[in-house]
Amino acid sequence: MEATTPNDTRNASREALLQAARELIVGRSYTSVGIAEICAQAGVRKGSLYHFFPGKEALTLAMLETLYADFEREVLIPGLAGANGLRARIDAFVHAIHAFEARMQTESGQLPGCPFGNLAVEMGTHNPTLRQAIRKHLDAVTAHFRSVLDEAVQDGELPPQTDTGAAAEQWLALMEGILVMAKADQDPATILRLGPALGALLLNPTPEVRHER
Amino acid sequence: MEATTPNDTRNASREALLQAARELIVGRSYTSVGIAEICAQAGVRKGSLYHFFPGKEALTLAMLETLYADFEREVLIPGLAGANGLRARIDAFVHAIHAFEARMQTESGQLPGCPFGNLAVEMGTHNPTLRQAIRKHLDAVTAHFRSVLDEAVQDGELPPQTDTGAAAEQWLALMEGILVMAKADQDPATILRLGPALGALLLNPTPEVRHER
DNA sequence: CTTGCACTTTACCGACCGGTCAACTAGTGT
DNA sequence: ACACTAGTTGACCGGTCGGTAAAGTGCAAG
Repeated sequence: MEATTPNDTRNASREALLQAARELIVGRSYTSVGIAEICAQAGVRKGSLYHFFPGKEALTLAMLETLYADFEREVLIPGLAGANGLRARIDAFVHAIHAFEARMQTESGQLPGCPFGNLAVEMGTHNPTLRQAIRKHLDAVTAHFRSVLDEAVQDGELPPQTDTGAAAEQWLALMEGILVMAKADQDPATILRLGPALGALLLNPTPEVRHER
Repeated sequence: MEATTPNDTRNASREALLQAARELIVGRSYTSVGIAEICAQAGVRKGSLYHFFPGKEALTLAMLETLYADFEREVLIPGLAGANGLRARIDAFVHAIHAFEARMQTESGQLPGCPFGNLAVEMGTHNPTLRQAIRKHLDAVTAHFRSVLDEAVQDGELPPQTDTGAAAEQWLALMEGILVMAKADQDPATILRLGPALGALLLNPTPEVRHER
């Protein structure tokens, strides 16, 4: 078991760099965090960073992969599959996000908002590589939302003709907007105050779907 | 008429700086645009900038004031007061935003999203001054939304017990989220695809408002 | 003519940016 | 004992960042 184990004590520097990059970039932003700061927090010299990653962008891309994997495992799957009924699942999801943002604020003093949405806003106009990676992760989140909505259709909670793909996209859009507002407020209460809008948006018959193609 | 006129040919440099800062910061982001670039685009030397403004932050604050004033005059007031009926007004607003984003993309090659939301995301965690200024402008937008919703209540389009303040905040949140998604896609069609969600959110009875305090 | 002031110009500052490089260390397989 | 290699280290690079200082320009009032 030496070539099969993915992470030995080797790569300890690599893991530390990914962890430091996550904490700093999620807590602030891509451009406001420098290579030097990431290395300092990781306890690794700058040259080692460039041994494991071609540069800052590649480090960020790898960090986003681990970030999404953890988010899927710790929030998306337990939060969306746990409760019974669509409304309860939406509420559980909102509270999970609220708990994350509130914890980040007490730990680092800042309410970060959505790490993916933040990066999409910050780099979307001038870094196509990062933008497309973020777009991929957002699509993955949308797919989780859609499976929850499909289940609600099967259980009769939503009408059979519901366009669950479109509704899942709207779910993500509203969630991103809620997190933008919460970040502008720097107040996690904004998430709870705006959270019920998700139920209003997703649990209503959406009378106009004649957008047939 | 020499002290009363607000802008003579004096202050031409000041106006040029505000205009350049708007084009560059709205088109990209705050941190990615430097003082030197703003001065170059304005045709003004760096020292002159520091004659009119204490620094980059103050220049940005003044730019945001003029940006909001123009947005209110050119989009908010004509777009929201023009059409008859809530649904038509929402649609007109969505199409006005879509037209703006599409024009920006053809002119500068980039779809910028919401300038205020972008800045809130980029600087919200580490520049309280900018954050509070943005928060003020977002509140002003919300107030416009609310007056439209109040009018809809008076016209019987919405039930009398509607919490128009909360609904206006949800309107803004969803609009911001739609623009985040459009920026991640770099495609103005996303605005039109997600736009109908605004109608679904605002034109439904919103059964649970028992969030009394 | 001279003084004062708003504005401009240019040179310059220290700090920091992402990234490079060559030398070095330690562990492994032969 | 040896060579090879993954990993580490610290010095260094040119460029850019926001901001400063001081000299200079032109115009208007006294």
